[in-house]
Amino acid sequence: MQPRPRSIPEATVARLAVYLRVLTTLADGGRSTVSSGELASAAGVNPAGLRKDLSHLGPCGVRGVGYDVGALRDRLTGVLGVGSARACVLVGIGNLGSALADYAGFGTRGFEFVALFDASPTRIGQRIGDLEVRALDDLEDVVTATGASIGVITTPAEVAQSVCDRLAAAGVRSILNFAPVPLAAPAGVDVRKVDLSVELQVLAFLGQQRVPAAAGTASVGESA
Amino acid sequence: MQPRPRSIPEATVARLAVYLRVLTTLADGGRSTVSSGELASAAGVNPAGLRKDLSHLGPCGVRGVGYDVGALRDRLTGVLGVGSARACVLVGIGNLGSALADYAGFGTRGFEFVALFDASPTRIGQRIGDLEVRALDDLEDVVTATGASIGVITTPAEVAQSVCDRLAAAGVRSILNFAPVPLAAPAGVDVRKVDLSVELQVLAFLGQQRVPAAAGTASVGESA
DNA sequence: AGCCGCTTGTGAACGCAGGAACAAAGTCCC
DNA sequence: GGGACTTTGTTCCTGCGTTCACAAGCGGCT
Repeated sequence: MQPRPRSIPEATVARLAVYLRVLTTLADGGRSTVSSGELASAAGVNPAGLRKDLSHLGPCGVRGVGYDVGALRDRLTGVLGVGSARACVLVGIGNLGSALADYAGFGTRGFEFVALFDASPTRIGQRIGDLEVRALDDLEDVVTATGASIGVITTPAEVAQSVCDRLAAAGVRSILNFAPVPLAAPAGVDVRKVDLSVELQVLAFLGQQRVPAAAGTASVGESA
Repeated sequence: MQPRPRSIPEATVARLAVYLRVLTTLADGGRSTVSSGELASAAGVNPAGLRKDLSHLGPCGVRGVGYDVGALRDRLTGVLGVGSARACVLVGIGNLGSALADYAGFGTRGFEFVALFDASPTRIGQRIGDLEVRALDDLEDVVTATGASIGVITTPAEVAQSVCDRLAAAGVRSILNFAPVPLAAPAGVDVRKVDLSVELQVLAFLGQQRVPAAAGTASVGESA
């Protein structure tokens, strides 16, 4: 019962996570089976693409019927590695960091923040949820003690690389970076970047491109 | 001097936004010219890819010299449509919404929140930064009055679609969605999705895949 | 038991993004 | 003024992701 260690495309993995969320909702609603079409619709993707994504983990549906909601959910949980709660540390307790520390969407999906860090003395000692903000100096010790494998960086850009280095050296293998700088990490450490202002700027571009001439008329073409 | 309305790939637009940020930093530091190699390094991309991205907006560098920092910055500002501040509204003032409302990275990059909305009476009236949280009922009026063209949704998943519909009907043309549901919007309205828990789950998958057997050795191969 | 309809899983084509190598062009130096 | 070096802009190519379309398999009905 090996979980198919063959390479699964990263884009597919991202969608698998979405499928898992939809399946969880369906399971809570009492559904026992789903078709690829319905699941794809709920996830906002193409049915054929969904089937191809699922094919990466071997046959897991029944032809003529669909997918067993519970079984597929468990399968995805195992493949994604969120079966047991994963310990995360969060560095940089500003506005964004505080929000993430309190964000319910993480805890209910197999992720648990085990420590919060900040460099500012005024932040240290504050409680967020049921965690206390700790001094950055304790980072290595806490990471080692808790065995945290994921680090989230919400610090200012200037110190992000330094924090990244320390996290990697302490044994963290995955880093989610919200600071607007590209991070260099040693081999064996994955870094994913979320850049909020870039998202807005892409929207701004798409929005302005759509209106090359007129810029004041409120005529909005309607269509499904 | 039309700004090349020819289609620019979305992936390129996202990188242009990154280049713009780097250029702004360089300009503040007094630099007058940059080479593609240096700029690419700072942005974390391939030099050839950077030149290809820039080629979408016509020749804007000088061979043998590089790019003029100020000129390229202004060019990108114009192309991305962030020259004049764009009015944004934010709906859903929970932890994440509050953080975004206060996030300095937006205001300094051509985006300005002009209104915050929430459905909860306990939130309405609160001040965040220099804005007051308003009732969701005022959404249409405020969007019309301010001419906001961008909406940010940080509500619970259940009401996200309804908020999306109302924003679109009120004239918002671009929506940034943090709620974990796919949104359907009328034609002419762009929707971009940011799913934080998906990002973490992708990291979890990559992390577990990398360690199929050993799980404790701190041997970290160094590289770049 | 046999047939039919439904759904999955897979194979192939299309389009796009990414990377490397090459030619054009401008500047600096002699 | 001429040559050589530097750096851009472009072209080609490879690989990946996405989509469409078909064959295989299973349940339900007669």
